[in-house]
Amino acid sequence: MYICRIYYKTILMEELSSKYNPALTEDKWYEYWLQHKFFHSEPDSRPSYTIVIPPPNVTGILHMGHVLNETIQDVLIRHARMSGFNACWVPGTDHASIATEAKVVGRLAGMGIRKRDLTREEFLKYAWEWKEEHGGIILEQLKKLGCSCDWDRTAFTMDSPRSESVMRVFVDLYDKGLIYRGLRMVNWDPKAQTVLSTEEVVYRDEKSKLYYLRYYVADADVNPVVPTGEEGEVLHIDGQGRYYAVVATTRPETIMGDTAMCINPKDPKNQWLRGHKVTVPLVGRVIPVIEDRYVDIEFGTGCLKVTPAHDVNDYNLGKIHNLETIDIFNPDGTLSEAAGMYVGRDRMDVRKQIALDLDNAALLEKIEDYDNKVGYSERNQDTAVEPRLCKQWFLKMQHFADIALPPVLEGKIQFHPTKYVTTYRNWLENIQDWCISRQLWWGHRIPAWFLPTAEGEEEKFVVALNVEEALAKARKIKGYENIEAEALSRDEDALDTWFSSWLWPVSLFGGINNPGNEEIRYYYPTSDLVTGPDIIFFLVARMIMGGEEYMKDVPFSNVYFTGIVRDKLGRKMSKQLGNSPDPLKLIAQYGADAVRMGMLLCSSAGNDVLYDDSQVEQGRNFCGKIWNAFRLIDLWNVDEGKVQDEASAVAVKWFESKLNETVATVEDHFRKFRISDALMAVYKLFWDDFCAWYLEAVKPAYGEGIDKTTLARTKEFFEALLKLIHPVMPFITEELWQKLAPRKDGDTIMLQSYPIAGDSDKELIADFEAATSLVAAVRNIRQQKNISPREPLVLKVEGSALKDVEAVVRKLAGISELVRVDSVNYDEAGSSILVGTIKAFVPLGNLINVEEELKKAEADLLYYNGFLESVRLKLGNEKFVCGAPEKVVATERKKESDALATIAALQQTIASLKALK
RNA sequence: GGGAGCUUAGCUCAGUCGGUUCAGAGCGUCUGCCCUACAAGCAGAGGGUCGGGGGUUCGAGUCCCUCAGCUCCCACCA
Repeated sequence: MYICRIYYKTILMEELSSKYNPALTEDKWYEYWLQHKFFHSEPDSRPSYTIVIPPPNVTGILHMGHVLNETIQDVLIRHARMSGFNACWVPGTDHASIATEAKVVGRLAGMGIRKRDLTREEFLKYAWEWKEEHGGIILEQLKKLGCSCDWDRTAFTMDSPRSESVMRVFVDLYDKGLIYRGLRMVNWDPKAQTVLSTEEVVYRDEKSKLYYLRYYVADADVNPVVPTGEEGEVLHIDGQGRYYAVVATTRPETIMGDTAMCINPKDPKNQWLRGHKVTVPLVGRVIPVIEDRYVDIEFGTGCLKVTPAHDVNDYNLGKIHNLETIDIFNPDGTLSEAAGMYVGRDRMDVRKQIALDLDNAALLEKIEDYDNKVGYSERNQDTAVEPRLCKQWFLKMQHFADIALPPVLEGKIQFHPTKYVTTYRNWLENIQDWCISRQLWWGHRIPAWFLPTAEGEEEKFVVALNVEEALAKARKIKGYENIEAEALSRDEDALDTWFSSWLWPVSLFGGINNPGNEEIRYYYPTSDLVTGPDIIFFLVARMIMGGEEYMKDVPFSNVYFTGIVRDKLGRKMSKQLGNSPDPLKLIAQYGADAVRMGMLLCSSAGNDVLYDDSQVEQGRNFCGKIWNAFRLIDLWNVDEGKVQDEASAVAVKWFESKLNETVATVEDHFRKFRISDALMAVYKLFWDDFCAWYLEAVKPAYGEGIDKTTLARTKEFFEALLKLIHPVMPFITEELWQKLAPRKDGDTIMLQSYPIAGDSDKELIADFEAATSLVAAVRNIRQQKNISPREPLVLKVEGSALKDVEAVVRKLAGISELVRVDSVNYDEAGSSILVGTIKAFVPLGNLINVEEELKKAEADLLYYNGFLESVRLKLGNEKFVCGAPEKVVATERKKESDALATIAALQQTIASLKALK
């Protein structure tokens, strides 16, 4: 029988490699989980715990930022699933209109096809082809990471339920008067040739030039220039006695659109220009000098050229002063016919050219270096955004700000970390209307149909779910009673991508198309949203708006903001720098568990993550540790006749307490979304407490078996540890859980219940900790004195200290004889140990170096004397004794008495050491 | 220009209500070990005037003021 067992074990040992190989387990278990539909959720009697994925771009690929976000979501989901919740993590992708359309346009360009040569239908065919080819790659990558998404629910922001939701919402908001069409100064992306919302424009500091241009006074013959002679007056006269104004501009290429020059009425420098007209340089157009307090007297020369078509401020000035608006740009950023000059050339080229031409015409005073901010499309960082006046669709935002602010301020939605509440509030309190139309084809086409109108007549349109409804609505309009469908023309524009993702938590469960259905009632509101702070306005705020508007309730209770993943030098990860590792390669190299742990180790909520491979290595090492711990336990044979020894009994009692204590800590961390702290607590529990102390304490001597009780308890502990680790490292924990005991098909660790904290014996934990310090002290003596760990030592311990855990000390410190003494006998040669208030002594005979021991003891004495002094200073202070809580005073008194005892012992040691000299 | 945040060990960071021997953790470093679970490991050790200054308090890493440095967000000064 015994031989059989050994034989059996040998076979097993061969199967159980000495190193953990993630490649052999990960795909296997993921497949198993999928087969058994463990990720799938249906409404039932359990409470729901729901996360909707912030949908990544459909054609995107996994980067380190995703790894961080998705790992956190999976940890939360797996933890909830094991904690009795019906966990549902809904995956999906975003159609990302601008980004995807740009990619499709790029691909077509490679094929020699221009978008403008295609019809909308033709273009969309290509776009869908692209989506089918590249779409969803990222979802497959999430599977490699181990994400337990409910794949049966995979959605796409442009699939038909989501599209229908968007259409319904658009019509509804229009009917409520919240969507309007208006002529506004908007941000135009000349490359993508679409407008952008204010949020989609990112400003970059740029070194640019400030051009000082001459605007000659045009009406001097009929309206002579009269210097005022005021102090501070600045006149410009050229060699021929002609007066001119100097205008500073960063954009000389816009002078063709100038329709006025503006000065501050209070500016003494430019008083003489009042009431005059000036000539736009090169262009020759005569424009009035207007006055407005808007102009900064200190900037440049105090003269501002006003180009109402191409600058927001100028546009506003134009409105106030009734100025003409000359749009000199084509949609692609080239100069239009209206410019009259440089027609067809790119605005940036014209800027360079016009500077030369102005200089040649002696109209350029000077050029200065100037730092300013230039807006770029968030999606396209190489083409500057152009302010442009055009007619677009807008969503009135004040109403949404009003409904979205209270839940966050009142704490119905909690932000982690809380600092983002301020950011959120600030944005909502200064909200601007949301420009929701985009001049793109890839996206939800705006459900508005224009009616034929006479030349010059104001546009007429109807908003409806489909053309039939549109026709019905149109026919109700006076004069259009007999209109046919063919006469209606649908708006060409699409909606902003975020106009679909803001509905995501509602639309995923049919809350828009089928309000009040079973799923939306069960899953909504969802639990947590995990995302980066960069999309707090784009996504988080708007989801709250959408939820409040359509469900009259918050979309989620918690928002966990992750930081940005940077390299270890603190730089953002970017393709240009090449500092972004490919997550899939990392997974192949280290295993998904290691990558997940590596990401979590360094990520406290809201802080940027400085990623370094060493963290993933640490994750891999942890896998190795878990693996080997299992190998050890697996190796042990039960010795049926053996009775549990004292060291094992104590260790079992202690670890049980320690486990319970840590489980409570972990639960607390989870409640506070301190995921990396939870992980670290489990990591230390496993590595330090379980492996370094517990396993060593119960480990049978070489060649011996283990008693039945201890092995059973050890396996229990190991299983509890696997469960604790599982949310973070799903694969290795499943692998070992399956090996730990016989399992049936369909068994899985991911559906076991997460450990719940039981009672823990605080006193025992404290004693055990003291014992480990004592053991360390003995080991330290061994190292210093070069005594082998196998050479038995005698340990004298004063009083009955650590009696409960004595057996452990004996075993782990290699103590052959542990003697209890009333008072340590310092007459013999040895090394004294002081652990807290515990005094111990290791007799060493001639191994001892008296001089060294003396030095050590004297240093200790010095420290304790100083310590005693500071404690007594406190206790001597009447205000402290009266003012501080009793508990604090009591600890100080205990410190005093402990210090006194310690000092006495040290003095005794020193005396006896001196006697030995 | 407005707002938020950060500064604690070589690195990355915890430090909750102002009070335990509270100055911590992980990684790295140093020293000694291949001892049949694990060298991707074991054992042990060293390391900090808590950014500077001031204040409140019996007591400050923690609260207040101030200075310095860094980061991020928002904003229409050409």
